[in-house]
Amino acid sequence: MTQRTANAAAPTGGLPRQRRTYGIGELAKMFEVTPRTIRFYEQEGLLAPERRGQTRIYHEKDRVRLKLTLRGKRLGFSLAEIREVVMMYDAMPDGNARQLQRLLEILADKRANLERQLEDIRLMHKELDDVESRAREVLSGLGAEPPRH
Amino acid sequence: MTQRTANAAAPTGGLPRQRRTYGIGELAKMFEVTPRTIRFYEQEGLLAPERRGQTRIYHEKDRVRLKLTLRGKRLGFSLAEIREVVMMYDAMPDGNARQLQRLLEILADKRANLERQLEDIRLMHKELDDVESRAREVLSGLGAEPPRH
DNA sequence: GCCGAGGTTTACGTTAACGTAAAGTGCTTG
DNA sequence: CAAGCACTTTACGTTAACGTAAACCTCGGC
Repeated sequence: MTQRTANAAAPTGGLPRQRRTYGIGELAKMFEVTPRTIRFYEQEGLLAPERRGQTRIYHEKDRVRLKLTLRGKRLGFSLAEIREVVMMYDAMPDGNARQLQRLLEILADKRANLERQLEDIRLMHKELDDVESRAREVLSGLGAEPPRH
Repeated sequence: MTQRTANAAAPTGGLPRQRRTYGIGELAKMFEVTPRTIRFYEQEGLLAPERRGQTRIYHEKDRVRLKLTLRGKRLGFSLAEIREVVMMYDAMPDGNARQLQRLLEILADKRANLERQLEDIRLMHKELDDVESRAREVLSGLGAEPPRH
């Protein structure tokens, strides 16, 4: 009764596009994770999908959340860290100055982390180059000097 | 007999510098990890320090190994992955073609990983920018519109 | 009415990467 | 020589992030 029938007119103005919703399995396949993972993220406070009866219904917002979460994970952030940012982001509109300051600190922190990772990636890239060229050298050496019978 | 006693003349030419060794605690502080971590890495086959009696003696090579290992970790690689590369690197000189091919595959894999991470970092950076500017907006809003009484 | 597909809860299991505590070794310093 | 410090081994504990299994709904289709 709340907004089930609210398909009439969205006050956002334009396109009624993006009105899609997703089932958990659907979302799971789309991001190559298991439903278990998605439920776990919810349990950890990273997602809060609508409930239709007992079943979870995911909207665009949830999908974006999941995407950001997985990206954070790939960058080595813990779920706790990710949650911290995400939750503060949601609490922003009515956030007090202290909270916002804290948020800015966290962001600076993450940023520093990213910087170091960039440097690490550059260095690692060079390492891989070195190893690869050495490997190719040895390989060509093998070509010239075939295995002993 | 292979190269154990080869302290006489290094064919590399120059400086006999860098002949330092390190204790485990020393190394630990220098990389801000605990001795336990270093022993663990050894147990996992990532390090193989010399032994003076019962005590571990680390040389430059070990120090570099540790540095690379920690860098890999910061980039989210598992110890198993790191070991795989490191061990193959060591086994290279007498490696057969199949092994070397496999090494190249792994390297390509890691490289792809790094590429994705680079993209992730760029995107995450943008996200952080957005969140930060939104936060600053709200903050300035708080200044103009002081808390009710 | 039954069945299979997908969804749900509950709860115990697992893996990686260490932490931590106990008990012993070895050197050197007052 | 006793004390202290750094190191050692052994072994159990811990945390994060899920995996896996069991047992239950529920809905569209035949």
